Amino acid sequence: MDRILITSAIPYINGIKHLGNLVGSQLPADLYARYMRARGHEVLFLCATDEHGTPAELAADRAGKPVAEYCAEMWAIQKELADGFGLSFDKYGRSSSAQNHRLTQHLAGRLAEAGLIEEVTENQLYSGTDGRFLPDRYVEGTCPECGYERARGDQCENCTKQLDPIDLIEPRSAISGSTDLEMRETKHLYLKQRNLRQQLSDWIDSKTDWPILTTSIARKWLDDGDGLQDRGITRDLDWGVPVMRGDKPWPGMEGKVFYVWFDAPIEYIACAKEWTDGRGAEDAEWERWWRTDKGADDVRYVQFMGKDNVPFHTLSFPATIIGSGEPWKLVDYIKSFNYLNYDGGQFSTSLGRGVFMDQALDILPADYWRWWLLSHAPESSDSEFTWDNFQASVNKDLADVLGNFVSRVTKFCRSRFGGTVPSGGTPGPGEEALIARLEAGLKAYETHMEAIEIRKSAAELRALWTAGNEYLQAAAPWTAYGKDPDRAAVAVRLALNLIRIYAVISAPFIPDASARMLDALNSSDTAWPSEMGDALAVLQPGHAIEVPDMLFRKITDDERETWRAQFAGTRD
RNA sequence: GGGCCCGUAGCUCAAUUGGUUAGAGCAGAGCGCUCAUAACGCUUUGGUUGGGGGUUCGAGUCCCUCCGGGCCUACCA
Repeated sequence: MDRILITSAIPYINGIKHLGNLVGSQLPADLYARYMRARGHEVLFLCATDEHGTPAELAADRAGKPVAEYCAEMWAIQKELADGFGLSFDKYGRSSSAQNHRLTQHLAGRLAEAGLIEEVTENQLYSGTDGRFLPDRYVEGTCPECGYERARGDQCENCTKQLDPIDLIEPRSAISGSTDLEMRETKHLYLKQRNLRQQLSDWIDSKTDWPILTTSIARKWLDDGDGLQDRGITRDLDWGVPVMRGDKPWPGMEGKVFYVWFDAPIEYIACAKEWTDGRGAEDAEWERWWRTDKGADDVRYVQFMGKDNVPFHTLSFPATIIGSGEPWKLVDYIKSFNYLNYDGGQFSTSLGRGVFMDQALDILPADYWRWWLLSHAPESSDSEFTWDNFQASVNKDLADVLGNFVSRVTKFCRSRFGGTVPSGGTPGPGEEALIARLEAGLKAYETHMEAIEIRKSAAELRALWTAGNEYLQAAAPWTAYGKDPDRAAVAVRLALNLIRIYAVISAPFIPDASARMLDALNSSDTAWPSEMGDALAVLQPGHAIEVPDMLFRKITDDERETWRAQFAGTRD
């Protein structure tokens, strides 16, 4: 049995996440976690909300609430939606937790002791009306190059020219529109990543099995221009982890907080402590996952994230870990994703474009979404959600191939064998061929799942479902029933057992439907079908089964058109 | 501007890292079956691999160039 630590990129707190966010980290992470648990491995699967930073403060302002209250409410909403999608986190933590505060401050202190922190005084634009320093993106004005009036302080979206906020003509706050901006001096801490460049570079080079998307982004940051740059790790904000040097004050840094990207990945660790603290368990229990001096040596740590997160996970966070000089677990494998687009454009949280997690669950159960999203995961390039494709895939794969198989087998069993697993007969060449087919397919499925090749896994799983229909067609128990009841009995007995196997191997993708399949079979046996012959004999003759309610219904053309129209604009 | 990724059948994607005649699923066409959610099975039509040039015995794969899409470019997260 292996031990596998899995983290999903932690979703930002400022609103409900859309399906693109979901498929970019949390959902594939859940698939992997469920699969590894099903294979008997010990899994710790962690996620949390990422709560700090300017956008959280602004979102709270808009909601007219104190930021702490806003975040607490949004955490509860995101937690409920995660549960709704069946995301099987062992702990859904918060980056604002006391555990993360302490650990972030501790690691900053360690980095300072190691000489890896530098204090830098710099000038930054301050808005009197807003009462805050403005990040470059929050300054708007007229582009000096092209005259575009809504250019941002970091870049003009019209002519793509990179800008400095002071270049803008008539700069104003993007938050309030105020123009009382002034340059103010402010002091910040920088993490001296340059000092760790060679170590990080060697470490990345050693990861030859990582997706090219992951390593190419890391290499770009390591090698571009003057190479890896030092990074500011503090901000002038109210909401965040107060800058402290361990448990001591940090002179000159009063009133400042750590940069959200400094504390957010640390929450992966702190979340594990939240996990044990919440149950009154010993620290040793979480430390055996995270401390290589306390049992984490044999842990395989896998992270899931969208491509925009890669630099922070390949460089900044490892720099924090390595620089601390403490024996924290480093990531072993990073699975990164491209973006899912929505019907010809991008999903957008700020514009409210696309389908959001709450809306998705309002119109269909989680399994429909899980199946489509995972079987179309944007692994090799950006992919696109369209209602036509969604309807076609769900109807064909889930309703026709899998759902109908369960239906035809259980109903036939009910009408001809009184709803019990029939006895009699012995397997013949047809059954032997099926077993060989299933063994080969299952092996391919396992290989793909272990390599986290998600679309290939889904395709192989679907092929295994199809094999059941092929077998049934060839065995034709409805024909055999009249002249050779034993032949029919063999086929139905096998097909019923096949449903149990489908339930077990499909559970990582469609956990709710899998549970309903097992319910219908009156079975709680979730043993992985490592020996196919044995697995096809789990349900013994005489065992009573039921016909389940329709496993997956079809999406009608009317529904498709209704939803297409309903989600064509932006949410309020 | 720079860097990276992508472009394969009407649609969604493969192609053992340069090796036979580029494969699946969906959609389309035909046949079969009647247990089943108008479902299932079998057969089958679709390709100048974005354009052009080059290297090679051999290129979807490597190089150059052009076109198109996307991401990043360090103070959004």
